[in-house]
Amino acid sequence: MTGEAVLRIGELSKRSGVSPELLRAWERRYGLLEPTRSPGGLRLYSPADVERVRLMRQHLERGVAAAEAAGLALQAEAGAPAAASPAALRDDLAAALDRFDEPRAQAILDRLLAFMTVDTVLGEVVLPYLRELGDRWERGEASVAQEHFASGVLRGRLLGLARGWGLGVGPTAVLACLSGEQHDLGLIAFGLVLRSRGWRIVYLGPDAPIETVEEMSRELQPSLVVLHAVAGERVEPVAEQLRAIAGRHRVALGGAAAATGALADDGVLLLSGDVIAEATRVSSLDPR
Amino acid sequence: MTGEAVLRIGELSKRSGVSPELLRAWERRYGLLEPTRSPGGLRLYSPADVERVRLMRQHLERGVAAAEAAGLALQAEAGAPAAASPAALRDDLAAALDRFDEPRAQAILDRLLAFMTVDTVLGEVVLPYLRELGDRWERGEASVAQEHFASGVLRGRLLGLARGWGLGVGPTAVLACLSGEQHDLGLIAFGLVLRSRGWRIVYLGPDAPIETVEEMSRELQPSLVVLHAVAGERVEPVAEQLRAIAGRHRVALGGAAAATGALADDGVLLLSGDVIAEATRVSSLDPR
Amino acid sequence: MTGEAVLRIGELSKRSGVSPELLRAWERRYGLLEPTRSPGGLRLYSPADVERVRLMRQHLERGVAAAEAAGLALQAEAGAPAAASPAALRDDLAAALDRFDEPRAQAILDRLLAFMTVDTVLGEVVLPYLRELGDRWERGEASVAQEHFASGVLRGRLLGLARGWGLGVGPTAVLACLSGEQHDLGLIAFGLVLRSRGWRIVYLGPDAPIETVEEMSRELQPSLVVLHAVAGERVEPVAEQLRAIAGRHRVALGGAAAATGALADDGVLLLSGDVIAEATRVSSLDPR
DNA sequence: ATAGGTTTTGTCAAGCTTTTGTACAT
DNA sequence: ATGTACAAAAGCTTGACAAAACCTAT
Repeated sequence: MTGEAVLRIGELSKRSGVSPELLRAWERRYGLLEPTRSPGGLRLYSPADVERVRLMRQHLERGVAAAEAAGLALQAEAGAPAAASPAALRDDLAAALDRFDEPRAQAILDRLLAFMTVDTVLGEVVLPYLRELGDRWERGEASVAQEHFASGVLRGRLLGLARGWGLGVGPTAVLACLSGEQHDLGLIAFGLVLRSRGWRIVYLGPDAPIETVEEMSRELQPSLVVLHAVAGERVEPVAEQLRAIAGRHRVALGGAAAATGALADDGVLLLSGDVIAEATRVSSLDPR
Repeated sequence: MTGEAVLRIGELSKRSGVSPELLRAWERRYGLLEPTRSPGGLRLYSPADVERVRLMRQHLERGVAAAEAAGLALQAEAGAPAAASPAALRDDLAAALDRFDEPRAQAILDRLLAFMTVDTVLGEVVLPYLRELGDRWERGEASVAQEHFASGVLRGRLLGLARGWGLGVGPTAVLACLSGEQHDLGLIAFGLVLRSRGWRIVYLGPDAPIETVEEMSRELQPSLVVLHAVAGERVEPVAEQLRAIAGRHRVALGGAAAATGALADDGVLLLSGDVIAEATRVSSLDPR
Repeated sequence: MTGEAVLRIGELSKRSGVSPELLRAWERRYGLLEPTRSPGGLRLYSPADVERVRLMRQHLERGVAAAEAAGLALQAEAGAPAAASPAALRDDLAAALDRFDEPRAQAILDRLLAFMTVDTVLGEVVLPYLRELGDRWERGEASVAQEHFASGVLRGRLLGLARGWGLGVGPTAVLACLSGEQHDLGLIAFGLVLRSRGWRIVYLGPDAPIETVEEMSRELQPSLVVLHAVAGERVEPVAEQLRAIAGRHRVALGGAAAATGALADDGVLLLSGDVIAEATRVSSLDPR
């Protein structure tokens, strides 16, 4: 990703005009460079390192002192996430949320949204992060507080993106979490992706009684009803009513519960793939 | 937000022309500066500090006593930051753009978009600002530079919001500025509002030859063709072709040129009201 | 696949300019060559080996040390066609834009930005594509509509990447298209590359009156003023003022107009090479 | 403004290892 | 042709030093 590390210190010195001793000092003192090593222990630098040294020199020339110049040179890279892989960005976001650093998390999200489409941000960063957080939580590596905090920040952000999603001329989808289910981030994400395909969204939120969903569906005659549950056991108690709704509307079931495969035979679409793909699929079905 | 604190006192001294001793004295006596510190205890100043010292000197030169000058310099900054209400934010935005402060403008837009829908931001902030800027320019109160700079920032931002607006299942609208017309911000805004109502947008940009628009319309069979011109004289030369297109598609004409009333009888919709209202109106017309 | 192995070591030595001893050393130490053997045990080399030795020498000349040079020479053969090449992605992008498929184009750009630096995306994909589009347009193979549409999509994307480019402590550059010039994509790209080298950008956009540029330069005292024009005839009318600005600031002229060579003697830097190289050159000049 | 102490940072040195082109003996 | 040897060049680590720039307090 950063290009191959193939330059020894002498060559880097020649290219950058900085003596080898000084380069080593910068590495030791400021962590400006983290060269890989040859089997024998020689430092090997990549083109990205050449660039970083050039930046450092530029700042020095403008009067910024070495320690600060190094900070800037390092930061310049961190601040240009376009150069980093989505995975790296996800890690950044994860780190910020883990230490309850909301402003930083918001800033990362701002940048992400400036660089990529909403679809990609959701599919490559936010949702993978949520999955990972869930895994860590199961393994006891993430605290409840972290999970709450991260959910709060992300929910706020996603709902911000969602503002106005009920407006327009497209087909309508009613979205709701099954009774008892509190995890709605995945559902909101699904709504956003549908929205980006022109749909109108009516969002009933977490823990929606199935009767409410039924009533809304009767009233709005939506083109799609999306139900969502992470826990598989939410489905069983309402299976009967789900079948009934599926008789009158197109119904889809998302979240981990979809993977159990229940209800597939009853005309309920199971959304078990990734959000973007499923939204695209659903979106392109014939209206019913 | 204040920029990074990276300058040591010597560099600040060089840049501001004030001796280090005096800078320390100002800090101690008037609290003019509150530098962060390096791990070793060295003072670190930010670009904002440079500005504050410059202000202080300016006041001193005009004969204001040091204590008062410091007060003024501090106060100048306290006035700017963190307004919360939309109206205040609009003023902030205007102020930031007027003084070519791109980062500040972006931050304000970030906050605006966090609080309001795209529609509202456009209708209440961006478009009124553009109108006001135009007025000030006519009265000679705004420079060409300010107008160019602001357009650049806002265009980037609006096109950023537009990312992905071609996606989906909604009706399609082709958008273009008439030949010779370079002002496309109003058109982009209109496109965004249409988009928020579920439409798909195909955007041809400024200065689009009418033949091109015709060709695209034949090819894509859009539900709507929106043409845009600020200057009224763009309309006359292409009136004939406009009528022809209007015979085959629903055509709307926006921008100040719409107010002239030309073509109204030829089946061309004139969008002379505010963007949101007009987009809503157009959006709810029967398909043709 | 490697062609026939027919060259003895003496002949390979002659053709490659590398002594037989050294060739054997490279074989032993780095496995650079794996010659077949004659019945009598003589090494026999294939044309592919000649090429590999040539590559090795090339890397050595550029300062890469022997062990790493050998690695690169070997890898060039094994890994060349592996990763989705920029060329292929460029073709994808071109195809999507040609058929007015904005969402697809955005998705491709998302992927590009996820795996490459902004510099690389600009230098290897976006700018070559724009050049190619221009060529096709001249040959009548691309329509005006395609050109407009593609410009719009890319402008939005580039300006999105530009968010925050006014922030920081680096030197400042003022960017503007000469009066009458509307093609600003190249200039934005140049600004982005400068940005990635630590500069702060103030962007005045297309069609900027030279007086405006002059005024801004006086006010901001930038380290660099970059002017841009595709059409050569934009330069003549403002040559006098350009010289004047060049007397007070470092001035660079980019775009196809730079290739005409005008003004070179008047202290105006001509940016006629590729964007990345020129930005690097400009960026490393002494402050003035 | 000065005095006396501290931090920062580029440079150098000593002693040892790795790398690599070339040479030599078998 | 092979294998070994060798020596120059380039690197590595540790430690130290001194000039410049800063700090506080008087």
